[in-house]
Amino acid sequence: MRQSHLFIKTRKEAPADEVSKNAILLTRAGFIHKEMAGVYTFLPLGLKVLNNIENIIRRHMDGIGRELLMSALSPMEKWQNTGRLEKVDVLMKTSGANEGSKAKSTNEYILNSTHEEMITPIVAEYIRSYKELPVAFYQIQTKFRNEARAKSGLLRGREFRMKDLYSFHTDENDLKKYYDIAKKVYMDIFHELGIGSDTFITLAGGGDFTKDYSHEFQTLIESGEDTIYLDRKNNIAYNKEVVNDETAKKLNVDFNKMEQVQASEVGNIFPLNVKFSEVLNYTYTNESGEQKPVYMGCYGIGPSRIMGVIVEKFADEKGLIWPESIAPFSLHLIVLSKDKESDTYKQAESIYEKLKNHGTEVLFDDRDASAGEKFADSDLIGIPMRAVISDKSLQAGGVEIKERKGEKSEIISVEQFIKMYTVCCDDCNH
RNA sequence: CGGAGUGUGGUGUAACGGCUAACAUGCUUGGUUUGGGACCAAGUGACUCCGGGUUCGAAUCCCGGCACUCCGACCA
Repeated sequence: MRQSHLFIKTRKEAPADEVSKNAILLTRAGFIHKEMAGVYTFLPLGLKVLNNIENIIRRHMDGIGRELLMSALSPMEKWQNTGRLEKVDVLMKTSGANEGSKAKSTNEYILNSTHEEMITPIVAEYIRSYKELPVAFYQIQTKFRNEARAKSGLLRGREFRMKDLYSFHTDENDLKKYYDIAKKVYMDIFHELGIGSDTFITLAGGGDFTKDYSHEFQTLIESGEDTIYLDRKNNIAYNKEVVNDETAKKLNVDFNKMEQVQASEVGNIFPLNVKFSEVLNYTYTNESGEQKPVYMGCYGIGPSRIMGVIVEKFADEKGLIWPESIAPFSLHLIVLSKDKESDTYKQAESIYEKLKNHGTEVLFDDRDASAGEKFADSDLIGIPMRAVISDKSLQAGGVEIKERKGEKSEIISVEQFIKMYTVCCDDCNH
């Protein structure tokens, strides 16, 4: 894509109403636009990153569930059925129709903050026999939570993206087996997103969902709002909320020997067991023809929060730094010549066209801007690799390439450069 | 939900209760420049968050509301 066609401009100044690193940099770089506290628009660059994150998650989820898309709105009745209408205080309600509106009916709805109430009746309608279990469905969707205090940019929003997966089983054992697989798939996802080595499976309270522990996936960042007790040797962590004498005795662990670190919850999985199937009366028929409650699990990942966490984790004083797997573009091509008729500019154009036609994800800075501005913007936007074409680089032998996170640059020939960015894989048909 | 702070052109800031609300940036036009947010010139752009009040006079003081940020509680 040509940068002159991006339409979104970077800003030198940090927004006055943001303090968190992720909100400041993402706003300055033109990835997000704030609408209100905890609610952001994803601008073209931001959407690219969000989509990349969600597509990685989707690819892994497709291995263990079917994707669907449930409604964001639901009738109050759904939530009354489980008794959670009053219980869940982050629940967001619409306040009815405008005065004078011709719309009748109850016109008060729930903006779903989670979907157990929705998915359970759907699955119950189709899956009634042990022969059809287990099954699992997931979706990637915008969720709403009336947070008492939205904060830290994308880290805690009132409207945010969530992947939620729900699994259904004949018994607890089968649920456990699936639960462990989900854990592993989750870690695969975090590795692919570039935060795997700093993400730990963390024992946490089950909240209203389960009497058991739930498992959070906590990524270490200084600005994380959770404190976890980390046992690196055994690769396990404990959320501070469960750290007490009782837990220590029950699990036979010594919290004093663990390091205390700040982290942000990027995923959370719960063994629901029969909590929802009982209250919603979802049973299946077993081999003996008896009705048995279905065992359930639920599994969440927050793609928009992950975007914020990755910014917090990798960005430096110059701007964003994206892992290759989710970067909005894989290459930032910059031409330092304002004269569109010059050989340098023409050469840059032709290189850009070649890469683009090959399918390389390249952002071409073709703007009529100064070198300093282009470099500053490039650092701010944070594409992993930068390539500069200028009179100077051509005289030195070709294209100057530099990693965003590195210091050193090197010159490679134009031919070599094109080859490098037009070979992607063995079965590439370009 | 408790506590604290802040609301001024698109953005970031300034202005003792007193002149036409200033500066930077952005944007427009013209010219010069071209390897780290370049320079010169001329333009453009604000009911100072909203509603009351005090005063000869309010961006500034007072009251109420709203919004945003931070600390805490909360986080299904």
